[in-house]
Amino acid sequence: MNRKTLDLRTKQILFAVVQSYIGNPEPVGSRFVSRKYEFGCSPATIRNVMADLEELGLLAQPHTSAGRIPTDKGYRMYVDMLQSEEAAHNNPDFDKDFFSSYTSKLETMKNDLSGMFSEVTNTLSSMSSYIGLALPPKPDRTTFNRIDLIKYRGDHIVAILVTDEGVIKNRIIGAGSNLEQKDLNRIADYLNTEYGGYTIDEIRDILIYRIKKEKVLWDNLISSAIKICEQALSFSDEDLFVSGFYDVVNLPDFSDISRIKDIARAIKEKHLILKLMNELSNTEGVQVMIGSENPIEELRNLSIVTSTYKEGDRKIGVVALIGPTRMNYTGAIYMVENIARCISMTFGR
Amino acid sequence: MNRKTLDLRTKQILFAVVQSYIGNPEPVGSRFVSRKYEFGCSPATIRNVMADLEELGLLAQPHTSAGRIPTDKGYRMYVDMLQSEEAAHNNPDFDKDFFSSYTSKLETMKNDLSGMFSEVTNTLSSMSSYIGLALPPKPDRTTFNRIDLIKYRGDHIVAILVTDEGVIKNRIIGAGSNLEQKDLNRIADYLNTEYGGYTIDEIRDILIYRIKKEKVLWDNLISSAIKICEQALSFSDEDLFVSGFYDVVNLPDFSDISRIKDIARAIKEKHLILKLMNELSNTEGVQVMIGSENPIEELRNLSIVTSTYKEGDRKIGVVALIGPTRMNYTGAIYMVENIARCISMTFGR
DNA sequence: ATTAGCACTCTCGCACCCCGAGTGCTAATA
DNA sequence: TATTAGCACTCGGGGTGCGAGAGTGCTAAT
Repeated sequence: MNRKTLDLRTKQILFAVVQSYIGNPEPVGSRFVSRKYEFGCSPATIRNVMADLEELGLLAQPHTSAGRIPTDKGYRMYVDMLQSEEAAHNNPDFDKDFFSSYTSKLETMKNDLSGMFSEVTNTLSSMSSYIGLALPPKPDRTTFNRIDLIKYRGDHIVAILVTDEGVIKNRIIGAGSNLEQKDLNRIADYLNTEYGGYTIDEIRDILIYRIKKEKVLWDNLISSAIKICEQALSFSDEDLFVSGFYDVVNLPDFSDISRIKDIARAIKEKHLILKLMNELSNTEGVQVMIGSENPIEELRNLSIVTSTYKEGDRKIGVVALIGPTRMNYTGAIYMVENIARCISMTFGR
Repeated sequence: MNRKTLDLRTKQILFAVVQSYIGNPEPVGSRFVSRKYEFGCSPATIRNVMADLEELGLLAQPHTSAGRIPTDKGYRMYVDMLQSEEAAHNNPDFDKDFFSSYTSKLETMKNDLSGMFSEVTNTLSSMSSYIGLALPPKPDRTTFNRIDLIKYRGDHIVAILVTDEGVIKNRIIGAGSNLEQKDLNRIADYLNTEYGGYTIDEIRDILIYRIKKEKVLWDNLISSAIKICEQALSFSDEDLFVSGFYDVVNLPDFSDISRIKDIARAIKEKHLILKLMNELSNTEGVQVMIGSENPIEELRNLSIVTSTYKEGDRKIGVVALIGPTRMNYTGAIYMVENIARCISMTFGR
């Protein structure tokens, strides 16, 4: 039996086993498959096929006299089948109303990024009962629209940065110098005309370049401007939004205490997940990583479904769901995909 | 046996039992008490005393042939003893260095309230291995220091509000009117001179009063100012910071899955905890609520240790630790008390 | 290629029993 | 009168054994 080109019926049986197990976390036996899903054949035949699938590493037996459960490889094939199928059917039962009204809802929250992404992870998790994650737009990649500088309490400056997504950030800078508001306005004007439209990343590069090139800064004002800009742009906002842990403990997959500890550890190690999501922030469409496929040790017996969202055609962030490998992939993919789309729409305007 | 005036020895035995059980979650027997803590008497005597304590509802037996464990009432008495003892000893082993350097650390984070309170809950939880909570200063009670209004994108206004604690908030207002930056400056000046020093709450009251009093607003500018102010001041920032859930699952108290579900549910119901903490935000010093003493159903088998922090002598927020009733109260009280003190110092300057 | 039949295997639940820890009670003691 | 030693009693936990049930793999028949 060739592993690449599985028999159609074999595929169907694999599909049935996975689906059944996802619906109900108990090893599924040959008898059950032949009853529930009507293939025109007896349990004995199913048994043979299942034995083949086991040899291929797609199914496994918890113990000799139990039914089969899918392996990570089995889930992988299942998900691949799902996705090619989805490509053909093109999402028949898409709840357009919900997502368009959800988009409007997000629209109203655009000014409060962290509120918006809390909302996103809450929705993701409560509608899937898995753990929702969101990586907000990286400030480095957002485009600079406008900056304002306001004198405050003598030697401090409030810098307000507005990005193209309509997001506002502010910070106080201890300028140390005694600039007048008039000077600040000139600096802001300079920055706005000079750098409008660039991304924060690019601006930072340009600044570094300028500083190197002109060792002695001829214009005191520009020098201040650059210093201020440097400070104003240094957002270390690498924040990851997570929610839904409190529901996930009710899943039968986590009826074992050690499983809960696993997932707790995984989430505690936010920086690892953050790294993973950063790496995924250049991928296209929905990505699924199943159990051992996962590069993060802590997630080895969990699955993660991710999708990037965009502003125009630039990918600016990631949303994801983490759940057990025995996950409702159909639902998870559906949610992640469409929520990502909503966010893209929100930033697109 | 009078329940109010317990024998000294009886008290000591209760104390010993609770302390032992807190150190090691196993029912403690008479033999053990008589060995470990040197009272000059035999197990049999201890047994008699323990039987008395059980009758008083301070101790309980999981089953006939096991040792005793404390009841909520037992913990209560223990905590009361702790606190009166502490009052006498006045904190002998206070780690001054840590907390003064921690205060400096917080000081540097003053501009980023949410960062600061994340830090606070992280420290609380990681040093106690319980769940750390923090209620940031309620914007309503903070004093207004200065507001700036900046015209943005034609018909929008960016309002930047600076409070006396040095906290900055901003929001975009869709003003809908076509005010010039010059007008905005006048409005801001008016607000700054008129309302500087009042709390947001008070300002809101004044505004409502004025609107009622002068049904037809004579000055269009003032009218705009009030409208803008209303919007600028409406922060619904009732946020509660929580951290440490991921460590708490490793406590032996939560080796039972249903216990984990309990605590998960409790934390999920943030609004309840928020309400509780709001109610506690007028208390003085450290408060301890033990198990069934707790007004929140979901926290009935957990304990919570809280303390308010202040700006000057005005209480502006709350920090807390939630843990099992079998909690290290000494440590928890110590942490909560001193972290609250650090925050107060931070806001005091 | 499929199927019926059958022997085999393994888990799970239940009953049973024994051990040890810790108790409560009683009678003796200071 | 308060304390203590002694002793019978109780209960949970762990180990063992057994039977039922579910599901398999294999073989022989179709």
